[in-house]
Amino acid sequence: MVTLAEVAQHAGVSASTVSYVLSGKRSISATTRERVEQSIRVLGYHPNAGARALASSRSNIIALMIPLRTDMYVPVMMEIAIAVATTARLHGYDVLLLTGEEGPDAVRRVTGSGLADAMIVMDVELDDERLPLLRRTGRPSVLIGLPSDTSGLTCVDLDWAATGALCVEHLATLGHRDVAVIGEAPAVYERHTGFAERTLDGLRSRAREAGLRVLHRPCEGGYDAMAVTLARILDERPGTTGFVVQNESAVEPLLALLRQQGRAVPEDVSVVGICPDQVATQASVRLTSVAIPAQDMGRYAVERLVAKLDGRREDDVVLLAPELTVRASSGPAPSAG
Amino acid sequence: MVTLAEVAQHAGVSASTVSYVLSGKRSISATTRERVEQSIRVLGYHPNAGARALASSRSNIIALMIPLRTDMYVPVMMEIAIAVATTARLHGYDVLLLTGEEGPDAVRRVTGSGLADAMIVMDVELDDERLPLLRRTGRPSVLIGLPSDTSGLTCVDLDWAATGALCVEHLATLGHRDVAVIGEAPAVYERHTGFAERTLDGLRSRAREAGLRVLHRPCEGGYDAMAVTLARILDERPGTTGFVVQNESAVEPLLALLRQQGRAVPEDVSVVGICPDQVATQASVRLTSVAIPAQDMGRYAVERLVAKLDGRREDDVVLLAPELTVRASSGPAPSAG
DNA sequence: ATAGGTTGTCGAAGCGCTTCGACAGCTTTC
DNA sequence: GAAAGCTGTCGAAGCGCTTCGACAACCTAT
Repeated sequence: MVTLAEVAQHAGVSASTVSYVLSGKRSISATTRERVEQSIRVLGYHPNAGARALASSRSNIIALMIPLRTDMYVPVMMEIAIAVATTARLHGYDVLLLTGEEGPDAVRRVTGSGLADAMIVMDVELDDERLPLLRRTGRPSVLIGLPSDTSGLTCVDLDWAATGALCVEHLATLGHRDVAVIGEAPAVYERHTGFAERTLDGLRSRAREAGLRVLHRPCEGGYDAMAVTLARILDERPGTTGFVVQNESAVEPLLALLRQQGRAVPEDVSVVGICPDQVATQASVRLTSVAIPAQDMGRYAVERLVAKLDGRREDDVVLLAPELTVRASSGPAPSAG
Repeated sequence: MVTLAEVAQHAGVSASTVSYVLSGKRSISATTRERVEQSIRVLGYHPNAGARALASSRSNIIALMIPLRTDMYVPVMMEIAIAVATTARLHGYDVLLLTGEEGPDAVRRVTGSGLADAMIVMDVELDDERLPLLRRTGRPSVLIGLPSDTSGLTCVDLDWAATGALCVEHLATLGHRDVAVIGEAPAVYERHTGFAERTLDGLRSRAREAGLRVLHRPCEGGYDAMAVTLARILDERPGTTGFVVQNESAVEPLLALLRQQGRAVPEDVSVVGICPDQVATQASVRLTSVAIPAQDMGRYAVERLVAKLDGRREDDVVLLAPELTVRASSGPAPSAG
């Protein structure tokens, strides 16, 4: 391995000069800089990460905690992770992948050892056990998701309440009065995942304002579960003409079952999805949907984090505004005749 | 931050003793060990990662290179990544997430800087540009995937040729003579991704032995693309009664289109998937399929890598045997009457 | 009783880098 | 023309750990 000292010798300067060329923290004459850069190239020098971290107490690593569970839409997680990794590199950081498995211990370990300078946490529950630690760890963090108490935290998330409201709004405008919500798996609600509950809140309060009736049912996804869920919904509310689906693995089963029962989409019933655009456009009926801006979330999270690391930013909450795209699955409610 | 020296002082021993307690590289009396461990706990000590890496030239980090593209089944990638992270922790390693974006430069950067001790590379092409570098980098690596030339490399992969053969075998046994293969997106073949080509090879050579005809068509996935692809296939080979699908986003569209055309599964046509079990069991017809053992692949990769890091293993190739599960989508070919 | 092993602990060197203070050689200012 | 200020470079200290050799203290065998 080539060391800084060797580069310095090769370039005929001192080690500190090479270091300053690399970091730009002191001014260096153009000729010296060029000579050093030349030597770096010739020797194929790469600064040693450990030594650098030790001397500067900065590792240039961001830890990303992803959930271990896969009961939520995995491609979204992956897209966020990739966006985080890509954006981090743009700012000179690498990304350490932590699974939720270790729980709070991971936070202690990573911040305690100086392995990472900062942390991005996904899949945050409303009252997450990692929050107290993150608040007092001394290292910056950004949550992707929104807990109940955001004091002392920076959060980035889609505005799920507005998302729910937007779906109801759309259906209300089309004249629908009875709306069913196909939700995530029951487990997601049981552990009080922020996005699921907020979506419901937004949905319900907008429905109240607009005078719609809302029936919410969690659903595991897949054909069998969806069949049972749909049967129950239609049994309880036969007049249901609008569906909001927040569960990617329920989308296609729902469409298939409706078709099978002779209910035409969008003539008889309208369906609005809350899902990535890819799911919406690849479904058997092109789905009217609110997109999940996974890339934006990952990108914003890193940018906020880097800003905090540079001391350019304080804690705050960023909620991305939802956008609804009308496609082929929603239309006017059939008139009561 | 608590340092080793502080722990040593608190426990009334020298720094090196604390270090040896931590690493277990020299014998320590039970009483001393306990005193030190006690101090560690009381002070909440975490060894500094940078200092450790510098002194030992081991970072205890494994780099994982995942593809940036998302034209292949993302949940499989994610499952592998999670398995890698989980297994790595079991062996005391953390995982650094690299996207394919930087390409070969990432290999140079990470190994050159000593950021990672070793590397796992996913989405390997048959003649991948990263291979020469990996061969001579001096640091162990494991590929998830199988390039053309495996000399000097360790690889873990599903035996895709056997997988293809197994699918044909199953259909042949059921009496099917004309088989169509719905493949991944054209781009996947264009860049000579190992798994896609090997599956085809396995399929074709087994088909030759068994006297079946095979028609292969790449497919982007989604309803529209699948509709076009299916029409072409049935136009060219109207007698097709067996389908092999190696593209998760084509599974459901294919089933729906067949249904729509009045071709019953499995009475008229049989469908065999190459996909994760979750996809197979959640489809509208429970799919006979060969599973993709994502978790095993991630786990094996890490275990091989750790073994190499410990000097316990040489380069080799591990091919996991495919397993076909018969479900509701395959049955005897309709007799020619 | 003595040479030869063990076992458990310590001190010191050094890993490769960053960063602080010093300073030589300039230029500017009154 | 002396004081003051820049600019560009250097030397040295030190980040927190691992690891090597040294060496007491003890335990065998002869």
